[in-house]
Amino acid sequence: MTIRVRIAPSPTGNLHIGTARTAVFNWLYAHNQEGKFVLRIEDTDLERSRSEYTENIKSGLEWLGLTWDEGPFFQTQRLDKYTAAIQTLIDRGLAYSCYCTPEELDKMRENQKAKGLAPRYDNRHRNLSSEEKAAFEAEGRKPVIRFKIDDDREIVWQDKVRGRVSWQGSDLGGDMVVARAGETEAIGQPLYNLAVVVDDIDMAITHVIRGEDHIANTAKQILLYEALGAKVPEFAHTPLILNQDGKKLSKRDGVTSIDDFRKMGFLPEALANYMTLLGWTPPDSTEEIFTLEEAATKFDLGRVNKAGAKFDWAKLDWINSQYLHKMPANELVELLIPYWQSAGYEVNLDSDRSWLESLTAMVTPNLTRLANVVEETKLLFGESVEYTDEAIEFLKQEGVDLVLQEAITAIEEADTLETADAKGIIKQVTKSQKVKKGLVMRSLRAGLTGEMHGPDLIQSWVLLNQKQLDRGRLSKALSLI
RNA sequence: GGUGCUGUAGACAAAUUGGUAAAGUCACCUGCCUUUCACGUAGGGGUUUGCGGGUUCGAUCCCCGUCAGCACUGCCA
Repeated sequence: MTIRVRIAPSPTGNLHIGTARTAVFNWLYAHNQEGKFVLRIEDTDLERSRSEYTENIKSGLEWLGLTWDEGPFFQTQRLDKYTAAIQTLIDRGLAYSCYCTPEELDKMRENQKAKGLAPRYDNRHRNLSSEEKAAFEAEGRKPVIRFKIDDDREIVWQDKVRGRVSWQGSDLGGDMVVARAGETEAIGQPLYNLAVVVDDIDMAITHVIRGEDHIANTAKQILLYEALGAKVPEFAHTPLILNQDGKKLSKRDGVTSIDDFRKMGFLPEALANYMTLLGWTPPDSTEEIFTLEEAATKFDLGRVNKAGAKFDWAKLDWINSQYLHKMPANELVELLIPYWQSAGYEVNLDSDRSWLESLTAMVTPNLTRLANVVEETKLLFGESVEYTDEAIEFLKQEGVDLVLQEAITAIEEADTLETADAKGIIKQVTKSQKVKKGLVMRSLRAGLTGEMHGPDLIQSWVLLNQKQLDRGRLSKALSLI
């Protein structure tokens, strides 16, 4: 039998890191089992669903490399199927009309809480007589459809991650609503648990892999599978992603959408790599850098952790830096150009390309996120330099002025400045001024960049020279002394 | 309030019929490399396995209790 899994996001927001991680696990399992990965958009909440979120979810999954084999399917295009399933439940006597108003239900729960009882629906309309129903109808009340949940029933399943899980029917909150009240139609909009089950049956999903916040839903859904006479799939509940405080990562934590991560300069391969590690450990592995394909060959739901996975920015940064550092400059430069542009640096895409590529090669080891490039290269752009106190102090040391003076003269005499030329000048100045090479290097660094630390000095100088910025900067430094 | 789950170094975590506690990765510290920072590389420190009992020759693992954290408890998904 072909393994079939799915990711079923609701388009009520941008693609969230938690959804994406669930997608990762589903994708890995599908690829490990040579199965199919299905994308289904759960848009039955008409109030909150937006088509732009659907687009964001699709593009986010694609960006991460989480390609789906089938879909996207939309629940709003399948409403007939849900209505038919609900009708089946009614016909079988497993579901019924409930005329309670939201206000009545609120009051009921308040009373229960006041008495120290667990809030739940008390199944009060389960056995309404036809006269009672007619009376509610006459009042103009529109019923929801509730699915009967036997309080005495124990629901048990073998979870692929958590082992045996059991749930008592009485802890499921009473008979569950499967359809909203309809305006004119007898059966209104279907609700999540019903739609999910109908779809998973219809799409022949064999393994439902989702977050552990769905565990109670799984118990309810198993009852629906049985009521609809369908085979119950396997379930695997993955741990939640936690923030630094150990709470479920939510929008309040700031950066949580895949879009945000992309804008901050994380590479899709790195982010996907990190997400595989959120709750899963590769077997006998000492290597944590790998592609989704590599991870898929080793992926096993049995090695998924039960404890929540705390989100670790430092580790994500490290993984991202590993990918960045391995990337060839001619590819990386293309990713960096938008960051320079949005920072307002003057970048001529025709004439500057090779200069930018050299610049990229120089600062690559310093990059953790793409966006860092703005800060890391700011000293190489523009006429003006801001000198740090440390640099000014250094420049005022005895002999520095003469070093800079001679360097300026040397630049003026040279047509172009290659790496070898720069080295030659440094050697020449060192000799004629009778100082240590380190003093010359640091003098040039302070004079050219205004700082005492930074990327390779000779390369920096060559790049500045190509932009004809070196002489002016050194002269300015001299004027400060 | 109820139900469920989880608890191993700062973080992610390994230890899969109970067998010397802690592999590995990140972070941290140190040496090397470098004009410097970073990268790289070679080392290093860090644990009463939440706590208390029990079973056992032996417990991170099984049992009981306890504490803490989290999730769920909708005419949301």
